[in-house]
Amino acid sequence: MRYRSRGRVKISTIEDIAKLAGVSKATVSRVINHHPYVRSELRERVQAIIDEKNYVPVAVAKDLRRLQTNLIGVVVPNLHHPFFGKLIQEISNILKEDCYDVVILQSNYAPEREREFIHYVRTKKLDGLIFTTLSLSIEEVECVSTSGMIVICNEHVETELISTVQFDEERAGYLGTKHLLEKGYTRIAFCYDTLKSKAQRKRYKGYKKALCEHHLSLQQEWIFRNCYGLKDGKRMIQMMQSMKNAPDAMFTGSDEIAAGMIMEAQRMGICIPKDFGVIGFDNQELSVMMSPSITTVSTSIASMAKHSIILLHKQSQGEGVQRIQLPISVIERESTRREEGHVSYRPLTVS
Amino acid sequence: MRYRSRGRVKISTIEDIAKLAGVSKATVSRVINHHPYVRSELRERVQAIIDEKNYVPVAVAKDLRRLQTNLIGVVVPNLHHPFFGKLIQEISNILKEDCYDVVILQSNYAPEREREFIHYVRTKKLDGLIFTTLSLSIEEVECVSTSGMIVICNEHVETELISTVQFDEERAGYLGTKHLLEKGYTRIAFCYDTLKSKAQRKRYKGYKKALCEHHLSLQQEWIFRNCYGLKDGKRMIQMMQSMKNAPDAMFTGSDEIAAGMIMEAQRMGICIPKDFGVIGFDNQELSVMMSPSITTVSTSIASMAKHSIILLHKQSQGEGVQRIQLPISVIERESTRREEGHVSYRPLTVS
DNA sequence: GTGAAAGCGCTAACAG
DNA sequence: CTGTTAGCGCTTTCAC
Repeated sequence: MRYRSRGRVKISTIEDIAKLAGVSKATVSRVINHHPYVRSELRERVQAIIDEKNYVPVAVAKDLRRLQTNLIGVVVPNLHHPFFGKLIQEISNILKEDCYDVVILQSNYAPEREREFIHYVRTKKLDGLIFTTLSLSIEEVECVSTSGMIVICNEHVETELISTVQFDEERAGYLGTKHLLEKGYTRIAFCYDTLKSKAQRKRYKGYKKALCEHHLSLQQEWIFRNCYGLKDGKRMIQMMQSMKNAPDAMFTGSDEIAAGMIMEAQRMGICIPKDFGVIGFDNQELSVMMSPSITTVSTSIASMAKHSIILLHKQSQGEGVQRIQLPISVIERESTRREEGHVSYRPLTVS
Repeated sequence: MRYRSRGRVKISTIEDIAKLAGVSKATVSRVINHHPYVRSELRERVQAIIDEKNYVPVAVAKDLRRLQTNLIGVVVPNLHHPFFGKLIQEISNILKEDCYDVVILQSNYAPEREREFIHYVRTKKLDGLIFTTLSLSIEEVECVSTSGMIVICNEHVETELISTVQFDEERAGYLGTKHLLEKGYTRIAFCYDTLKSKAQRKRYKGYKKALCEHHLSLQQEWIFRNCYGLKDGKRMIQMMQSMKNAPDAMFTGSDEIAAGMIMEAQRMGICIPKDFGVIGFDNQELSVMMSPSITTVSTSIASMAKHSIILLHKQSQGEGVQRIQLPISVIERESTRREEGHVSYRPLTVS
């Protein structure tokens, strides 16, 4: 079904204005677009009529003429996680400077949705696309690389044809884990949602690397999967109660999970950070609002936005693809600030 | 600055296909649009060429021809609050059925941004607009009501020219407060962000009505303002500690605030719901994840989305404006489930 | 400086 | 069933 516009109100066109002003369409066009070389007397006369008639140019006509819509799509899985909201915010702000508007496209991780989005650039409804999530195979994305600007950010994929911007997830895993170790925790657990994601795998690799550097061996029972939010944090704290060989800290990969752990620990009388250390991810507002506040791995969303757009831009000028890896850092807060006296560093005894 | 598309790759047009297939543009157009009355032999031949050449029609050309973009803008203040994310989700899903796409427009409560959005419908870049927030004066919105479909939802405004959908906020305030009273709390506090919002004023009115019905007088010191999130909830619990005449329950108007109160109460050894009752708003995920889980005033976002679109639709057919008020309900959970024995109903003694 | 004219790619009457 | 034709409203050479 399609909605029809009501009673086809005759809109006023550039030609109407031209006639009223006694000039050509070209002149009116020049006035609209602030083109120089229009006698100021004429300019004023035309402008007066435009104002009087409340005329505004029809955007699609211009778009067709230029085969360009000044619209960039940003593909996100959904808007539940604040990360995507912030990223969109940053991207929108920068793009607005360049006279572009952004169209937010929610995929819900559905490849067929993403295929539709790609179709929009093929039909030139969108000038370009920034993927912040990707469920589609990279090949399907690559084949539209000629009909519009495309950048993949946040998602880790291998490609020679598309520019990418990503966080250094391995280093994130490494630094986060190392922070915990340096704070005196020695029995470090790790959790993730799914290892299907390459980013998660890299993070996991960093975790293992830090462990290795400290001569600690990996405990499979300390690796938790399918962890997304608050309730998973709570669940894990509970599970740990019944473990004979329980960890004393966790790299969570999410501030929500860390918050869940803190809330449940509090209820159960477990003291964070004394009895258990926890580090989050993303430096969300939540991480400073909890008490104890959450030590977290911080990524720069602004910088991801900025670089994505730089790459979009370069691509549109045929400057070829490029891959950028963004640094991350650890922000120390209370959830890992174990009292000095309590530091007990000893190698792990495998049970 | 504007990005230029790279090296102007010659795109294939409907005319190219027509020539290759040895038919007219009209026939190709019919094939593309699944128009009946095309001999199937022809249809197949044309389709084969389309597939072979990987041809896709340019959307803007069609848009210009029809003076319609099949794009609806949805104006939200930001994406921080899950309410807007969900509303957008619902709206998008319904609109997709109607072959419309939604463009999310973030205003950050800035009237000038909203003015730009309105301009998009004047320039016909957007076929319509759904405001879920409104900082602009209603007059400025009214004057574009002829150049596109416009609906205002969630925001409470007086207008004869624009269709509106809103929740029954007064009833929300009333039912929420009444629930608390029926659970045996008698010293009910209230908080809001700002009374500049008409919705908030209505909610406040409902609160007062419930109090009045129970012959309780309003205590000014129990009315808290500038409350938005977790930290405000915490702050209020702390403040109440030092009040000589402290309330025993609160209508918060937000699940986050309620969550903040619960978290802080737990830290301070105050038992919710025994010592203090709290009711949230919006029925967010958060409200079931907290312990105690949060009793909340629930609105139907899906129904708001549905009605907004129905009204958009009606408007496009010139069926005139309409105003819809959506019902709300209270979902009882643990945060107000005071033990039966504890019910002590007594009129308030004004200090 | 200004105007005339040629499209941008597609759709939709209207003939045939 | 299929083709012809006339635009949708705007920009942009190219003359003058």
